[in-house]
Amino acid sequence: MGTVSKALSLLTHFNHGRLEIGLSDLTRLSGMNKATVYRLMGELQEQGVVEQIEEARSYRLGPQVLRLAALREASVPILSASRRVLRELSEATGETTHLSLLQGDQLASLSHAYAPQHATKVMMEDAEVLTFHGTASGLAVLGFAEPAFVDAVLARPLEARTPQTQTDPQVVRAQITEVQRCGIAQSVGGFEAEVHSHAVPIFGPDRAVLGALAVAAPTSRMSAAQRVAIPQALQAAGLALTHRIGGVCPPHFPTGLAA
Amino acid sequence: MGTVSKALSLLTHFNHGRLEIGLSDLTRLSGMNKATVYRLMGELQEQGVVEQIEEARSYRLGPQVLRLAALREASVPILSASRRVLRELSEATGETTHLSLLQGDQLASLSHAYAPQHATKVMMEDAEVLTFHGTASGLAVLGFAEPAFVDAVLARPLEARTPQTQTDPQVVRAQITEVQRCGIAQSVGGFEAEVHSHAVPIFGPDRAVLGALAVAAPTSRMSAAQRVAIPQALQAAGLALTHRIGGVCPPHFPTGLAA
DNA sequence: AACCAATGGTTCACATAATGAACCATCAAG
DNA sequence: CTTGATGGTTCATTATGTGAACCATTGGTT
Repeated sequence: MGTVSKALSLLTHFNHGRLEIGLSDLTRLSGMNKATVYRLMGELQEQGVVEQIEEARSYRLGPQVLRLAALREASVPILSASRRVLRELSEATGETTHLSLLQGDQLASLSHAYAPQHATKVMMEDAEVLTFHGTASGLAVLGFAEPAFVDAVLARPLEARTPQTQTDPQVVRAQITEVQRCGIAQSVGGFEAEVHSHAVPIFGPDRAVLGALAVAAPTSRMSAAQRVAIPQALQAAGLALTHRIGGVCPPHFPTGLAA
Repeated sequence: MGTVSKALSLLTHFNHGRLEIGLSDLTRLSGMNKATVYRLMGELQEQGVVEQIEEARSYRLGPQVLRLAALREASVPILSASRRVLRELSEATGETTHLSLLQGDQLASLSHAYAPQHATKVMMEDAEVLTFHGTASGLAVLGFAEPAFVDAVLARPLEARTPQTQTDPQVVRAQITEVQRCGIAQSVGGFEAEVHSHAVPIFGPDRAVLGALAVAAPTSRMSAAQRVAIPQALQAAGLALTHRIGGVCPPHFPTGLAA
């Protein structure tokens, strides 16, 4: 692995539960040598990608990433395009909606909207990394990703986030086949207990899957009516978002008209 | 310079006018060897920091930066804190407002708001890199930055963006002194012709300057009334934003009450 | 068709730059 | 006044990055 990859892989250890990481922790998390981590973080800091907090001496992400993200949005305005779609979908379904995007071999939830209707709702945080096998979004992506990618994901050990999480690769493959048939994925309690999620894939201009659009509802609110209404609204919203970003569905993608 | 710094410095060549860069262009822009640029970009691509466009083979920023930016906002929610302040300041002044943040030795405009009142307004793009000597925001930052930083900035050649741009370091130093006295900076046509800008610095918890809050108006609309109203509203908004992000003004900062 | 000047991509001898075990300084707790 | 954390530093070893020169492809010119 090149030095640049090593340095950037250090950034993968930052997440919502670990916004600040000290040198020793980062050394342990990465498995690298302490001196190496120290120098790499020093270089990342010079470039403003991370910054060191005065008192604690721990590191957090730096201001430079904001500029890069703004330019990414200028290139591919998928987040801004998603906001309206998410808001309308939340209003239509009365539930929390979110958009997740593929980032290499990770799937991260990057934008969300809450419905005003209910006091209880599924809460979301942006930049949360989702599992492929335990979330509707992950399954929706796997259903339309390269077979080699699916194999790579299922070759890794499948973590059980809840007692309901499916960790048998065979079962997950069966779910993927079902997703390919319907064009929509479901997960009941696979990531968070008591959450029933639906998700549809989003495609880019090259017909490759970019991520997924999802509706997450408390299981208690999944009435028979919602079981019909949510997939319908979601499939329409997914097609709309794919369209708005100049994306094209693959030829065999079921648009839900036959569902 | 370390390899990591070299790789990350390639990213500085992306901006609003150059969202996609080919290998040869990037080689020229960076002054590095073509093979080096090729390998570095390959590594950045592996990590999702950049991605290569199929047809053109040129590079653009990748999806990974969105995740990093979301986490940065979770650590230091300066952009989300700024949005309300910007909107209210735009409404109060009737002009375009924007926030710029220091990113190492660069100042980038990262968030803005337009006023609904007028058909003509100063247009802004996020992630635009501002000059220190030719913008009110830049001068506001220099006025409260480390003296060594000011020296470094003024040691570089000062580019003239417009015929009105001040490029004499002596004159700029005089302007900085004035900024330190008043707590507010001005620039008339120093970056874009026909634009009169005011700016105030924003401070972090360690009393260091983080960036600047600015109001940009067409020179034609800078009436005597506005010349009083804009600085007043801007200084109040600047203090409010510094406060909202947990920042503290340095002890000698003029709050405008004596202006 | 032959030519030229671009482009992106690849090779390999060479030298620079990264590595990691061991080190020091500091701190807080026992 | 140990013990075990932490962040930070050193330096001999070697792995890694480098760049001149190369190839392949494309698109425009004569």
